[in-house]
Amino acid sequence: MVREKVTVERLVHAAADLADEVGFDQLTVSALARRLDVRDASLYSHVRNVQDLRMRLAALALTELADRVAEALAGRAGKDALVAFANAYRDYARRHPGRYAAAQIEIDPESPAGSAARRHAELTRAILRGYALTEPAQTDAVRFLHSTLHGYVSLERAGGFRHHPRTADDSWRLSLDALDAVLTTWPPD
Amino acid sequence: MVREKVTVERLVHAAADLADEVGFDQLTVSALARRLDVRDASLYSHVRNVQDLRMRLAALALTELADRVAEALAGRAGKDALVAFANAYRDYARRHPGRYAAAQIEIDPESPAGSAARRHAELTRAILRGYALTEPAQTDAVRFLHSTLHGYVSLERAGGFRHHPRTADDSWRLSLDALDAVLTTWPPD
DNA sequence: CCCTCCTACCTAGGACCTCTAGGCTAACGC
DNA sequence: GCGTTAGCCTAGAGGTCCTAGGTAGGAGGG
Repeated sequence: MVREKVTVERLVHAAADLADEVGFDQLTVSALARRLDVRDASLYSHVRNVQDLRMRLAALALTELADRVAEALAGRAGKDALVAFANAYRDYARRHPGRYAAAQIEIDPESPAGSAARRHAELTRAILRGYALTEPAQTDAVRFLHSTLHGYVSLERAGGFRHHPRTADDSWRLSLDALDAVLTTWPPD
Repeated sequence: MVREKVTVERLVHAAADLADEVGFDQLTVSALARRLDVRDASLYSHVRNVQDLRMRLAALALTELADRVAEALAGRAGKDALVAFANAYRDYARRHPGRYAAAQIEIDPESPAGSAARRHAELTRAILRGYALTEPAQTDAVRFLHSTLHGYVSLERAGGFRHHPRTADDSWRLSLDALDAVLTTWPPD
């Protein structure tokens, strides 16, 4: 009976699932080793250390997120594209909280995770093609958009919208309307 | 020569300073004990466990943040109040990254930290008095505002705006203009 | 077919962290 | 003086990160 061998790919996917279950900051080498049924020391021949593991997880998450966003954006433009992008983004964050948290860590642009991050950033910029913006207004608008989306899903995840009758879904729809309106008239007076 | 005795207040303030220096998630009981020149076990007569320490730090941070915001808001209204509020918020997050991170953890509404959180939430709502909103539009607007501010300072802190010539300060000013514009015409069509 | 190398795993162990149990001492109220 | 309390201590169990050094089994070359 041969146990399935550990490869870096299997290891990082297992880490991603574990992070989604217990939280990104609860992701430990020991817990991952337990799940893979090996000793913790054995994992250090696949990853250099915990930081390396987290970085690889970040690369995985950024790649997956960019894939979903690209799919959501296909064939759409204008507000339609904005809403599809935002929903894909929020959906990923809700379904995969551990992966989403991993995607937020500081990234070395030179690393593989850096190129996944750049791809994601370019997709975000693609949305703004429907709003006809030139630099530096485009950069400002991307930052505003990214801030609002990231802030919303972070606060929602942290439970900030729970102690109130108004549902998070309803406020989300209004927020997307607001984003469309503000991008349409960008730059603001 | 008697060493200054540890009280819960001194302990939590030292924890806050330590968290600002090394990061909220690097805040450990051991490191705090070293800084206070006592054994780590001694601190467990002041706080129940690490979670308790973090919660007390969150309460401190929320109280401080609410104080600064209240001061910034005094005597201002409309866009003036919005800008003062946002700048106080961002300034606190930049000066006190550890405390700011502490303020984001999930809070039990029944705890002391919960009342500090409520006070902060009420101050945020106070800004919207200048924009004449009624429920549920007011809740949607508060969530939108909070999302954008929190998202911006989080991404800025994580280094997301560093690899680009456009400064984070310039985009920030534009973002505040955009927030004012969107709140002025809330609810968005 | 045998030898060598490499890969994926192992044990052992040091350093650090969390937290409990149990005990000492000094100050304070009666 | 005496008990209580507050604040500190040591000892130690158990978890985590990581290094050092070693073993089994498969791949490839002679």
